[in-house]
Amino acid sequence: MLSTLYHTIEYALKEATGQEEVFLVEGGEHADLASTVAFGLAKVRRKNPAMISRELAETLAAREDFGDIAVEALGPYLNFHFSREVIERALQDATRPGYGTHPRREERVVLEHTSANPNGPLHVGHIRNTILGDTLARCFRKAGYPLEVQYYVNDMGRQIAIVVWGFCTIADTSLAGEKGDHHVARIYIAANRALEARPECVAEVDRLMQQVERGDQATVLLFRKAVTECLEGFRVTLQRLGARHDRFVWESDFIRNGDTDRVLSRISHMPECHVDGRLWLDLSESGFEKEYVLRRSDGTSVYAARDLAYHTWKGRNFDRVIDVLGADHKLIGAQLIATLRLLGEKGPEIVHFEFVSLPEGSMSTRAGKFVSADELLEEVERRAREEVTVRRPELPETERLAIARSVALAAIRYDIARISPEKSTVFDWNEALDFERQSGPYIQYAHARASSILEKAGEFEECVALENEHEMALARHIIRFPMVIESVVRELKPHLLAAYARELADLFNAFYHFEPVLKSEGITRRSRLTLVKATQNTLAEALQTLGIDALRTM
RNA sequence: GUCCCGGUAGGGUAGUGGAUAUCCUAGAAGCCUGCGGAGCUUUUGACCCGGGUUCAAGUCCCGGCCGGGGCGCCA
Repeated sequence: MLSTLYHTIEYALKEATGQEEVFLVEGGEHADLASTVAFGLAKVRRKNPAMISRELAETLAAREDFGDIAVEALGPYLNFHFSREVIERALQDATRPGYGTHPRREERVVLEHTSANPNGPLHVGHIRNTILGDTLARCFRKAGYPLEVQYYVNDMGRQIAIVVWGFCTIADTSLAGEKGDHHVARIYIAANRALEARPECVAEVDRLMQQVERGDQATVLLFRKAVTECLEGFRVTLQRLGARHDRFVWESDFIRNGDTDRVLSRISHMPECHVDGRLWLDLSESGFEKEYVLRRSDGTSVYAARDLAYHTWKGRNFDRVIDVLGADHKLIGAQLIATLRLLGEKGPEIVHFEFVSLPEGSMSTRAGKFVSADELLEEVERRAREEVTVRRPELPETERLAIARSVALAAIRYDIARISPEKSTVFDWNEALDFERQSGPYIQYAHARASSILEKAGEFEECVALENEHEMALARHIIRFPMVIESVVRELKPHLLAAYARELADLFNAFYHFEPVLKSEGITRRSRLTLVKATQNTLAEALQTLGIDALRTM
């Protein structure tokens, strides 16, 4: 509804100014939307921008499609205000379940996220990938796109070969109750130490890689067993994080089905291709200095080659291909896109996120230097249990545990989703365990408060009659929700939704503080209850899209 | 060395070239026998440095400085 108004204004401005692009900005406290076109026109027309703005305002106000839009020239700025009727109508939409869900679209989207190597548990760096990816996925679904979420399983890299070598050579004392991914990490760390001590064994690892690429049955089984064990652990962690993948795509499939050979064969005919034992591309024309090696001199393929096959497949089966990858993949991602372009295949849009490090330095699975996601979940849940027990001692234990789990997940997911991906961060236990600030639980709390009011109110007849600034500010924010979802999928920025939800909770808390609902009367009471219902529903939809439980009580 | 990201109050963080730079935290002062105080109000405090483009720069360009990452026949 708002986007209709947005487009109406945009179109009218283009017509009135003759400009190709006019851009609308958030009006802040001045207006619902605003435009600064007058500044630019001032130069071209050699006229005072305030005068231009005044003339434009007159022209626009006369338009028939501006029935619900008031135009005002304030100095050089053009301010647009939506009519009360529009806001009140939009607010009624907001009280209905599913608010913010866009109509079904045709464009098929594939989103790859997490895709961590199965050589140890997911750690606090990986889950930045998971949470960004899963939040984006939820936004795409909310925005009406048919979406498939994939996990790309690197099941044949050198790191997995090292794990397999470790399983074959190191005495393994399995620990009771140990998750598969943690078990694999122990072996991987030990194997790396052993290889450092005896570098001559590296040849054995190379041989494993050659055998698995040839499809040697016994070796393939060993790889699969190790990878599966690790993956089983991942599944548990991912589920606890509330993240779901529709499909696990195994890298080795692209060897077995011949796709890797096919793509390498196509590449071998390209002028940029060089074969001198190994096979590599000279991408200097596309701005890359480094050789892009795709096949080793022993004939085995490199990760990049299989990735080309994988992305060719994705590009042909989906309209929009999105990858969430760590900053360490920036170069290889750019090379991948450049190569796919040369091949005439569709390339992915890549969301790169910067690294999460520990106070003592960067994480390393090989060195065993990491904080696992399981550890984090465990600790945060423990803290949340304490907190819930203090606040709600009267609740039965099972209920307290369920609330604590939701609160813990809210804290973790929100803390990651709120930070824009290009910011590198340092993991801090004190921060992770602190819910006493505007955070996931803070937003859940606003929702619980709203739910509580509605429960006490019982049945009421909805109506909207906004009376004061607190109500208006809250209403204006509520009706922006569908456009926020739109922005997230357009710009691939999940933190916009995180910020939106927090602002909504802020505005609700201010409204809650100043405007009594249950103690008001008549039409004021009904209108405020309707506003509470719209808030509660919008918070619930926003939280759900962030992968956070909208608790009715906590 | 080179390429890519960051650099915004003491700490963290948001900011499409446009109106008084967002929010948390920390510090100070308040609110409450009101619908759930995981709350609210007031206040202290910031755009790394130097040039440039522009009517207008936190935002764009160039050069520094600091932090993170890449530059492997690893993934």
